[in-house]
Amino acid sequence: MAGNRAPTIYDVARRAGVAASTVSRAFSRPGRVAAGTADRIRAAATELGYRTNPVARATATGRTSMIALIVTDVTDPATAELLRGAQEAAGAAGFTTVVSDAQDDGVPQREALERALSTVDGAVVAAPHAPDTALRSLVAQRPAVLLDRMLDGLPSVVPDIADGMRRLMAHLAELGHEMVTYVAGPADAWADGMRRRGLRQAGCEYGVQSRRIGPFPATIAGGMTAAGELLRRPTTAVIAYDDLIAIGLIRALTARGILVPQEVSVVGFGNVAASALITPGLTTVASPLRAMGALGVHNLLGLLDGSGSAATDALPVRLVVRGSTAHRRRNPASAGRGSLIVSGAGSYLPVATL
Amino acid sequence: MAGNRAPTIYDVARRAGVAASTVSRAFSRPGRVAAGTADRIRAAATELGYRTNPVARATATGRTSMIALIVTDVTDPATAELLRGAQEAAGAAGFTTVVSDAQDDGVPQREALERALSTVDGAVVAAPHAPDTALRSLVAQRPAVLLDRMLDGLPSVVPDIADGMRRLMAHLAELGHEMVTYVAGPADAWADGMRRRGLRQAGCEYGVQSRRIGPFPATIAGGMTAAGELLRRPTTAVIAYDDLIAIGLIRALTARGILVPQEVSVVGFGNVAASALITPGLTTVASPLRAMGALGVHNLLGLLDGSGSAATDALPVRLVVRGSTAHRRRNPASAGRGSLIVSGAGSYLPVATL
DNA sequence: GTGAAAGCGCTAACAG
DNA sequence: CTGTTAGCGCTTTCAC
Repeated sequence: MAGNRAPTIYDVARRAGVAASTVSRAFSRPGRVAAGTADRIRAAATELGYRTNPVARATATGRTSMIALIVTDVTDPATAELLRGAQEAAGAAGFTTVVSDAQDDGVPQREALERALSTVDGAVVAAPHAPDTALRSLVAQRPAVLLDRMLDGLPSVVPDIADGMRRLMAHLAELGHEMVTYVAGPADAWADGMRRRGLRQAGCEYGVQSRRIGPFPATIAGGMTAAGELLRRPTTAVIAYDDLIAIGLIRALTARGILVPQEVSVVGFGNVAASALITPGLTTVASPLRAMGALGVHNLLGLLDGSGSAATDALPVRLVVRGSTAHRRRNPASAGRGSLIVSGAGSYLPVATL
Repeated sequence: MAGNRAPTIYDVARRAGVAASTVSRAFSRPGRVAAGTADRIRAAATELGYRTNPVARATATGRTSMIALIVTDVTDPATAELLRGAQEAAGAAGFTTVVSDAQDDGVPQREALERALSTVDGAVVAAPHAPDTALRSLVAQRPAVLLDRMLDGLPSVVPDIADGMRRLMAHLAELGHEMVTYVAGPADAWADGMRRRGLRQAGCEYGVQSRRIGPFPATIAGGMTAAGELLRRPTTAVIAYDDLIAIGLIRALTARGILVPQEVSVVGFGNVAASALITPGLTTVASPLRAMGALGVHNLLGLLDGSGSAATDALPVRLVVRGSTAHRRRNPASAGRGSLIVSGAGSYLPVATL
C-alpha cells in the first residue's frame, strides 16, 4: 500500500520539464501551448496517470461544469425521457449532471436541493406541478431553463401544444366526430391552460364542438373517476389531459362494457410507454421529450457563456394514431353490445340516441 | 447591479468578531465551538445570507459529499425506482447525487462517466447488462456498490431471486401446474443465472418440472419472439425472465388466439408499471427497488466512512398476483376457443391434448 | 475554545 | 509561447 496520492499538475510539470501553469494550459485550453510541449506534457500525464481534478478547477474558476436537473419525479416516464436528453446534451458539452428529485416539498428535500444548487452552474427544471413561487426562488439562485412549462418570461422549452391539439382535432374531425369532451387535468397546471386554449382554437378551426369536465388528477385513478362524469353526458370522442387519464378512462369505460373505440374514441397527451401496451393502443400526442431535454441544457449552456438568448422554444409534436380512435359509428348496434344507458338520469351517448 | 460576490466565512467572521477558522468550525463540526460564539456566528451568517461553499470545502477535504449513480438507462422504470431510493437516502445523508447514464458504451459517454467519477466520493451502480470488465475498471477508481447484480466479491444489493422463484413455483403449483417453461433472458445476465438456479431448486421443492427456452432479449419484442418457440412445445405455465418478456409473450399468445391465463399462465419478474396496465394484469415478482437503492447508498456511505462492511445484501421480494395466472384447465373446451394447434409440427398444449 | 498560517490543485493575470 | 505569482473558500494542524 504505497501512499499514492493522485498525481497533480505539479507532478506532470516536473516530469515534462515545464511549469505547472503550462500543464494547466495544456489541458484547459489546448492551442495556447506549443505543439511539441503539449505532446511532452500529454505523454508525462498519461505515464503518471494524471487526471484533471474538476473540484480544484472549480474553486479556481468559480464554475463547476455541472448543471442540476431538477425534477419532481424521476419515476415519471416523461421525466425520465427529458432527463436522458438533458444528460446526453450535458455530457456531450463536457458537463456533469446533478439530479435532484424534489418530490414533495419536504424539508430534507429542500436542503438537498439547496445543496445541489450551490454546486452547479445552472439548472434545468422539469417540475410540471411545482408551485410558481418555488420556481421563482429557484431561478433567483442560478440561471435556469424550464422544461415542459412556461412561467413569466423565464426561458423554457415546451412542446407545441396548440399544434398537438390541432392535429388531434383534425384526426377526430376526419373520423366524423362532431363533439368532444376535454377531460381536464390539474387546474393550476400550465399544460392544462394550454390545452384548453388549443382546444378552443382547434375546435373552431375544424368545426368540432367541445365541452370540458374536470379538473381531475393526472393519474389513472383520475381518469377512472372522470369516466363517471363523462357518462353523465357522453360524447363520441374524448380528449384527455394526458395519457394516464386517458388510460384510466379507457379502463373504466371498458369495465362498464362501453367499447373503445367503437362507441367512444379516446386520445391522450404524452405517448408514455404504457399507451402502446394497453388494449386498445392509445392514440396520443407525442412530445419530443428527448429533444426538449437536450435543447433545455443547450439553451442553459448558452445562457451560462453569454452566447444565449433567454427565449422560449416550442418544439413540434407528433400525432401517434393507435387503436383508441375510430370512425364515429352511425349504427351503434353493430358495436356488439349497447350498454350505454347510465345512471337514473338516463342519458345516452349521442351516437346511441338514434 | 452591485458586484455582490457570495459572502464567505471571512465576511461572517468579521461580522461576528471572530476568526475565519472559528466560523469554519461552527459549520463543519458544531460542538467544537462555544455555544455563545456559535450563536453569534449563526446570526451573522444568516444576516449576510452566507451559505457554505461545497466546492471549496471539497478542495480542502478531498471529499465532495457527492456520489455517482451510474445507470445504463434512466428510462428504464426499474432503474428509475432504484434511482429514487438512492436519491432519497443520499439526500437524507447530506449527499448530492450525480447521475451518469452510461447507455451504449460510446466514447462521449465514457468521458462523461470518467468526469463524473472523478468528482464523487463513491458510486452506486445499476448496470444490469454492463460487461464485467467495465464494472471492474469502475470500482477500481472509487468505492462502489452494485445494485441488482453481483460480481466477484463486490459489495452489492440484490433482490432475493431464489425466494421469488420459490413463491412463483408455490403459486403455480397450487394452481395445479405440473410443468413450466422458463423463458430465459440475456445469457450473460447475472439475474438470468440466478433465475435458472432458483428455478431448479424451487422446481424440486414443489415437484414442478421445468424446461428452458432462450435466451431472448429482455424486451417486449423478445417476448413475442419467444412465444413462437414456446408454442413448438407448449406448457400450461410460463415463467419469463422479466416483465417485458412476459408482456411480449402475452401479446403474441393473445394475438394467436391463445387465452391467457385460461390456456397458459404467464408470470414475470419486476412488477413494472405496465404489468398492472395490460390485460390481463401480469402476475409477477416485485423487487423492493426503492429500498434497494436506499440500502445501496447506505452501504456505500458506510464504506466511505469506514464504518461499513463490504457485504452483499439480498432483500425480500413480493409476489404480486394478477390476472395472468389461473388454475390449470382440465377441460380446454370451456376456454371458448381452441386454436392451440401450431405449425406443421403439430404439437399441442399438454392441457389441450386430452 | 479560539486564532494564525499553511495548504488543497488548479487557473489567471502579468511579465518576459 | 511559457514561467512567476497570487489567489479561490474552506479546513486543519499547531500554538496560545
